[in-house]
Amino acid sequence: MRGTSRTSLEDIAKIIGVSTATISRCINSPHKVAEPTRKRIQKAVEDLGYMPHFGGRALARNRTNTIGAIIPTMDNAMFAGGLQAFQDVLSSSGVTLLVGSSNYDPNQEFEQIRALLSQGADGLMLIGEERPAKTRKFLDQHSIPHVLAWCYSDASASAVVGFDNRKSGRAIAEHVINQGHTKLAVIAGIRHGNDRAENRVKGIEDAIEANPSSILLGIAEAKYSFESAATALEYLLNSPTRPTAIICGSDVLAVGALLRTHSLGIKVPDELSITGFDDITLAQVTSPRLTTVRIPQKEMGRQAANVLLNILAEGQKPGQLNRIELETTIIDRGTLARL
Amino acid sequence: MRGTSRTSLEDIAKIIGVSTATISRCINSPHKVAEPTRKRIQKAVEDLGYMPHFGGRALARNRTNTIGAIIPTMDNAMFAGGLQAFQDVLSSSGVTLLVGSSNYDPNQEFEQIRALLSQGADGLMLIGEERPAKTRKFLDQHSIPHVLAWCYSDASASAVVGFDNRKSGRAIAEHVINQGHTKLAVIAGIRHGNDRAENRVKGIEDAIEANPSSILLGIAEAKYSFESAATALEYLLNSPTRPTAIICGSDVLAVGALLRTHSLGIKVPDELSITGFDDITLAQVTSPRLTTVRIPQKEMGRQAANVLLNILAEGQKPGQLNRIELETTIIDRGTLARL
DNA sequence: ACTTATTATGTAAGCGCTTGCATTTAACTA
DNA sequence: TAGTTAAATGCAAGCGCTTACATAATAAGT
Repeated sequence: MRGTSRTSLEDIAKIIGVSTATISRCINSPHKVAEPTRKRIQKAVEDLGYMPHFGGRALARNRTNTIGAIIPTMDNAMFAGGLQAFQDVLSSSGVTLLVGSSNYDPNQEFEQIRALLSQGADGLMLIGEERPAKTRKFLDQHSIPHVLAWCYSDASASAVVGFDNRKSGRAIAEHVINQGHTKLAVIAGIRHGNDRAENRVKGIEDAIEANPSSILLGIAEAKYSFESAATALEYLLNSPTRPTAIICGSDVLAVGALLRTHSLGIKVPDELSITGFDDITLAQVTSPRLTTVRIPQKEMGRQAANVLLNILAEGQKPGQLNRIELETTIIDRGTLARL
Repeated sequence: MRGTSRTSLEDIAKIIGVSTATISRCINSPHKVAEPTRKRIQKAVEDLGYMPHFGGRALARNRTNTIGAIIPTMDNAMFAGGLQAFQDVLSSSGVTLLVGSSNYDPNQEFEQIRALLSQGADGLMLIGEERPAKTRKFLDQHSIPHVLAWCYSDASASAVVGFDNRKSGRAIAEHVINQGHTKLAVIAGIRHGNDRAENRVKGIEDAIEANPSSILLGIAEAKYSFESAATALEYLLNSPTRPTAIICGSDVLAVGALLRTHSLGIKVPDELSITGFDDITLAQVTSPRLTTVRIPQKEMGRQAANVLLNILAEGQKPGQLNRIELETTIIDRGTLARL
């Protein structure tokens, strides 16, 4: 029950005595309207604080200039930077961004997709590759323009802008091994339904396989919370042979583990090395500061936006621009010891 | 240029041989439709992956079941938690949330407000009280249902769910003073156009005025970045008499300052005390962990959602439920010394 | 069997906007 | 001055949906 009903084109039309068509044109392509009329219309629009009705417009144009993004969570900084960059590019193209979050739950993601599309999103940005057949079918059936971010694979049928989680997982593990560590353990995010978490671990395993001197003592899965990572750490520490380095699937996990080492009186990195993944703000703040893998958040956001805008503008040509791989870099700070 | 044009009610209607009205009813109030018809319709809807067109619906109903929130930034965790809670409540009422961010810029906020409303938002959640007359007039003129969060004042004409920044500023300052500090300094956020930052400082000043033994050696404003806070710290440290405690307007600022003390070789809290504000994740992670003011983020988000839903449901009664004050609490950790 | 509720469906008007086409008006040309 | 062209505006259809109202089908009451 909205108070005053909104002012419509028709209202303005009556007031200044022109047709709604003219006003519409004045708003959308001012040059098609004669100077004096334009002035009058613009004044009226300004005075009345007129806003075009989105629904009406969407109906008439059959597009909304809106695109949607669904991220797993807003709760930590993981996606914020990328999203911000995404948004910036979009809004400088006059496109509005709708954001939904899925709580890492494929069903919620599906619902959000429906919701956003139903809201009129012309296209979508999604995180990661893996999703249920149902979801994929849906995207396909409606041929929804979309781009995947935070992941990269040559296989993907969709446009994708991101980095290869497996490769990066391998890189950090090799880096650890190169520092002389042989007894490794992993704290991973929940892998089920999360290809990023999954692939990072695979990469780590790749590295270990390739370096026979090194051995993987254990993998513990943890939710993205300090507490849960801390528990995982203790679990790993209790294995018969103690690892010298713990590779974590995200900074949140690494920090959770690190915090627990403090209370356990374990010296990092002297007695135990810990690495993170993502390079969020948190990583710069701990003592010692966290050695981690930096992912090109901003860049991903920006490029993803461009790719999507492109697709929207030109239609779904299976062009080559729709697949962009970015690189991650290892940031050496203080939690990885050279043995 | 969307590939396949979307399926419409009419399409389904043709396929199963009923009128669009029936289908519409079947979707919106299933009980009004006879069992067998309903089944058939539901199947078709499912099979075709039909989604109602938002625009059409908005037009016909004159409401969208969508509400908008505009926060200053997505970039740090400041608002994420509250927003998440806000979203949770909304979606359990079948309302979609649209999020915009303003970069702490009143003009961008205004544009976002227009954008969200134009998108059909039935109501808004905004952060803080202070905004240009233009914006206030706009909200008023269109009688936009809205709720303000992250602030509280009895004076506000709008619905408001939050805490009194001034009171909280005073509380933390008094706490510092009670620990025996007399030489204080402040690192504040940019106060211009930001009543939260402004009021926190005012509160601190209140406390100092009320305790004549204490003295305010300086106030430095800083953007919400580590770097900028670090610079502010050095500036304050260079004053002729050195403060024993620095009260910061936010955790980001406090952490930025704290980090600089590390590189400066200043021992916190032995040589210098630092307090934060907000109690974001960051605060638990530094060494020593940050003494700060916890704000009831989740609670604010939840209540703000309820208030807004209420207003939307019942119209703008100037009832008393529209003004909720929550309390902040001081979290004592390791950066405040007892002198 | 015949009226009277009740329930299920269809009809059609409109929500506010855009846009192809028709019309008017103004500006030139010859 | 009549004839042609270009520019500015109006007309009206239609985008997909909801909903009051009308109608048809069914069940209930006498």
